[in-house]
Amino acid sequence: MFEFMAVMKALSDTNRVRILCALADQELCVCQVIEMLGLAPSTVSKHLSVLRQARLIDDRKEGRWMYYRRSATPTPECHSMMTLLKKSLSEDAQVVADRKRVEKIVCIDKEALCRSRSKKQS
Amino acid sequence: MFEFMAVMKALSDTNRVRILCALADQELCVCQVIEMLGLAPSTVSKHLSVLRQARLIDDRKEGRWMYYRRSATPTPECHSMMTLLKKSLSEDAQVVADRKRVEKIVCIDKEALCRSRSKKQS
DNA sequence: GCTATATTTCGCCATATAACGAAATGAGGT
DNA sequence: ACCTCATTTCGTTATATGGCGAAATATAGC
Repeated sequence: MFEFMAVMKALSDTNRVRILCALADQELCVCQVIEMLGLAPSTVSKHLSVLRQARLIDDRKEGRWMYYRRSATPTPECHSMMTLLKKSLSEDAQVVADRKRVEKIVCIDKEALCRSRSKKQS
Repeated sequence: MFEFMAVMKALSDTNRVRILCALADQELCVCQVIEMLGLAPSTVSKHLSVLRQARLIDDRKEGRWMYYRRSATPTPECHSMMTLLKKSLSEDAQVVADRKRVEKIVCIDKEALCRSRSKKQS
């Protein structure tokens, strides 16, 4: 029950569902997810941590960058949920908009992407 | 997205999942659900309302009693979730214990069941 | 119509959670 | 060793949620 509830709680937040839909298609860097959602880095990091603890996503470190993607070895629950997510939300307005946005984001150089955020804050 | 999130939020609470598992097998009266969970009537009523609004369950009024059961015309999301629930939790310790408890509860006369709760409060 | 009672609604309180900014962590480059 | 910077952790705050009891609602039986 505990593991099942962890998956359900992870999916009970809109931003986490948006992240999951984006990661269903491709691997993304934290800074790219931040850009997609328009939330603070600490907030996004927390969301990713919740998804990881529910075993919905995997992480991979490469230098200073942290990459996340859908779990390669999902539990049965996670696998079913990813299938349902795709079936239910692949045409959803928000998810489609996110997908378009991510298409542009992945074209931007990651260094430039992170730097632009530093500038915004100053 | 809104409807999908309603279903996920409905399933993000342990007590609601327990209710749903119980209603997967059979129709139950509110007082029987109250007895199964050991929570206040108002709390259980709220949980049932959340599940109903997510279209996971149907209600039916008969005299003073209100009956709830799994939705007969579920949305695709709800249908998938009920299937997953059954697959993931049918052997869960809590769900099995609840099932046993409900087996006894349904044998008790409903009038007596509700009256016993009134006594407890006095 | 009045009473009894099953359920819901309302108001309240305690806890959980999402958001942020600041500080800490960790890895590359100098 | 030091600096830079991507990410995480921590501390705080505002809001959301789950729980209860009391009051309101609705229905059966008198």
